[in-house]
Amino acid sequence: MGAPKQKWTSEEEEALRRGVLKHGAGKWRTIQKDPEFSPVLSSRSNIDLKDKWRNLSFSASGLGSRDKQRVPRPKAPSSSPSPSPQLLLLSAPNNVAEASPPEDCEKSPQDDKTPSPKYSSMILEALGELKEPNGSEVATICNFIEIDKSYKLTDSYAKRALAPMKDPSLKKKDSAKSSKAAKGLGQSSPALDAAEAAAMKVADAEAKSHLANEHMMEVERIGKMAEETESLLELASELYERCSRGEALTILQVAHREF
DNA sequence: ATAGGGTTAAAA
DNA sequence: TTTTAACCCTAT
Repeated sequence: MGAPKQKWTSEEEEALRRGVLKHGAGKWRTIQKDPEFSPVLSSRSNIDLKDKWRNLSFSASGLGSRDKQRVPRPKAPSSSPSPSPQLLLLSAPNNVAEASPPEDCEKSPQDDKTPSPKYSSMILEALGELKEPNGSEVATICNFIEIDKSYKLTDSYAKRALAPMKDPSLKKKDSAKSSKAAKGLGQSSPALDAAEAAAMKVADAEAKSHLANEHMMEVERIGKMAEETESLLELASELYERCSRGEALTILQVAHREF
């Protein structure tokens, strides 16, 4: 009758997140046995890991106006539908592209369910599934696509996003900004400017959310966010180019329709 | 061993 | 009170 409730610490939560990112969701025993997470999660069982991950996912997924309560309350709602429109950080420049296939003209339309592995769709799906109030990190999105969707990314987006995370000998945030210019993705193009602005905007939004909503959750996460800004720039650039071509198209429409 | 459902304690 | 999170039980 001792333990009232053993709340999860930030260390344990972070360990769980990393464990899931490394081994994948579902391998709770493997994560718990992992020598890196064992010392932190020694007091937690595989079931605890699963439950905690479920709570985290549900908290991130529920968000705002999904289900009022778990039970269909018989009481009449006091006329408060609370629509809560979805907020999108992505903003298409000014392209008007309808639902037209990217560039395939000889591909046979086998089924409409899995038309083509479009990045925008998967990213949107990941965002819709995760739906974190603070915004999903690019690494999380990549991992979601690779793990939950069992889709292997041909590009090395995930690797690029995870590379700085695995390498402990990486610099801190102050190098992020200069990195962008020094990186020199190619040449000075409007895409770079917009992508950089978007990246900064996302970072600022995340930081604000963290500070405004509650106390800072984890200092490590903020630092990681700064590191991933670099990777985010590349992803944003890619997205911008695709948007400009009209390939991403219905981002707003899809978001509006909801999944 | 994992996924899901259900219960209970604590916080808002 | 409602909501959230840790805990517990059971079926696969």
